Amino acid sequence: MLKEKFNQYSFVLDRTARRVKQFAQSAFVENGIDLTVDQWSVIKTLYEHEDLTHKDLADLCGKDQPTMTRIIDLLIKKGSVQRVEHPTDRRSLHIQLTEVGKDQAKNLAPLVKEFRMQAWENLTDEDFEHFSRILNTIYNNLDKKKI
Amino acid sequence: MLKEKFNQYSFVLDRTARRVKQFAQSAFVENGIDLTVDQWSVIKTLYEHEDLTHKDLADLCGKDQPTMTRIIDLLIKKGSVQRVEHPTDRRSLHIQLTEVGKDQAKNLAPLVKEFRMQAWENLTDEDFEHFSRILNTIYNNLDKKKI
DNA sequence: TACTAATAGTTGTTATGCTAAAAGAAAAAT
DNA sequence: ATTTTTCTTTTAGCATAACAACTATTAGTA
Repeated sequence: MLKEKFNQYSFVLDRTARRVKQFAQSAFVENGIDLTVDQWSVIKTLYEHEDLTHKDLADLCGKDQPTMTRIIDLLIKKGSVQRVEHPTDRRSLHIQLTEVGKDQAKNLAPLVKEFRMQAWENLTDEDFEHFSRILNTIYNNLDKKKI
Repeated sequence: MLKEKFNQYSFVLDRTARRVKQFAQSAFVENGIDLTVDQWSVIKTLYEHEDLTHKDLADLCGKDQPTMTRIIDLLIKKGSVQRVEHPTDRRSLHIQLTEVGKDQAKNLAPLVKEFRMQAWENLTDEDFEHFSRILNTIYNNLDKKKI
């Protein structure tokens, strides 16, 4: 493989990831949605799973725990979620959607799905397969355990 | 296209970009390199181009101007770069590598290239073409001007 | 020439990412 | 049963990302 050619991949990856996020955030603002993209992903995840702890949530959302703590703090301020005692483990907390949060999840999901799709214009199902395969291979190649 | 299937792409994109950066940062630390990945990309870009302004640098590195200002502030503290007056435009500043910065650029480039390549194990040249094409298409699909 | 608009850079604010380290609690080991 | 280790969450500190507002300067235009 030619090292020169491949050396720039992180630039492409980085700027695309940032634009995807930025685009979604703009769409949120335009639609009057008072959430960040990351806050939304937490609400969505909570809507799809029951009784998650901070740690579960962090794993499912691909965030680290300190970040998750802060996102949840913000979501509590906005009234979308609440912390509840874990029934058997006093170290843990369950995070639950409030009624507000459930409404958000229900109402916003189709909208978000809609503008997310704009990224895939001019691309095929096959491209999506390549995309997923290649990015996941990179992700696994750089697994921390292997360092 | 099935919306459900595509809805998760930003998750995959995001976590891969973060891991790539994290991996590089770990390698920097392990090799005793006192730079962040983003600081390194500025040094590298300055080494490859002469007489860049803040704005030029920001564009080439794919960062916005406030972020670039802050990265340069840090690099000045570390002694790698310096700000110089623009010959004809008093609004602008040229950023130059110091001797320290040039040494860093020269010495670190091969090392960085080396561990960057670890991402591409089990992937082919063709995969790299797919990767670049798909990510750049997404990037352009979400162009701000089109919103 | 004088006025207005555009540009380059900086600063402030909020959110996130990462690391390290703390406190409290549970699990494992002796 | 006590000690040690591990786990869950939080806090703190630094760097980056996005956006808005501001200053100084230049360019465009009447």
